[in-house]
Amino acid sequence: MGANEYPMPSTGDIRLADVLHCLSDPSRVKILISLADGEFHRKTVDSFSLNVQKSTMSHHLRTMREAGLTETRMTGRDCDIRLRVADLDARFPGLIAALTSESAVNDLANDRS
Amino acid sequence: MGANEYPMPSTGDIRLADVLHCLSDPSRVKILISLADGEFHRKTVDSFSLNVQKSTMSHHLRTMREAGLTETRMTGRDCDIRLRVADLDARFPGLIAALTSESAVNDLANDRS
DNA sequence: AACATGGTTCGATGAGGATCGAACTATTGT
DNA sequence: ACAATAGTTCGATCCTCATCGAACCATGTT
Repeated sequence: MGANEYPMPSTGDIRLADVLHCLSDPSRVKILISLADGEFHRKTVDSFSLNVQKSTMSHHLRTMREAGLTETRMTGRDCDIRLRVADLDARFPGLIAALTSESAVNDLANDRS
Repeated sequence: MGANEYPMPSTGDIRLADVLHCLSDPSRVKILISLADGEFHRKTVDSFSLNVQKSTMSHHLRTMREAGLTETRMTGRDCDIRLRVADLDARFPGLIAALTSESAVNDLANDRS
């Protein structure tokens, strides 16, 4: 087995276009906000209360990882996921802070969708 | 003639989802960065060096205006456009600053597309 | 070994949207 | 009045992508 089955771009290779494209889907913004603390979270189908099938959830998390937003760590049968807060702040200072600020969270909460 | 032919949402009605969806297109991010100074800029087909037809340009600018990113002012046959820096910063503090920061501009410049 | 479980991958489907050219509107200039 | 110019709107086309279900894979459990 390889060292890490879940490849992600190095900090310097994170592209703004990829990040913004990734966040054009509201589901992924929700996930981002749920992971705002930068800690590892258990990844389940019903994590982040998205009401989607597990294949869709897998797709979203893969998209986020490949854009450089998250890191995925496999622990046996499960896996944990984490927002790359420090890397992202180094690459695009202030961006994640703004996207996970109170205003952003409130706005997302008021969404009818 | 009406007061303003170019409606835009009021500050409080700017939605994060709309802003992020709007910026999922790299062309619009380029426009955003070109307007970072918050001043009015003359809007032409070849403003912002995008290499698109005028109908496409019109589409992008309409999308940005409707998302609350820009304000359009008509002056006779031409029109001028401006980034709503203050409104956006009031609504989502730090977001525009991060998106128009040096890191963001450099990243966009390195884009091969 | 057999089974259950957590996730990924694949193929199909459907919706959204970027792009263009052409037609249209309105303003300026002659 | 006529022509030129700046932008918008419309319809068509094409491509991307979110979503799902089914098949698959790997790990854990009995």
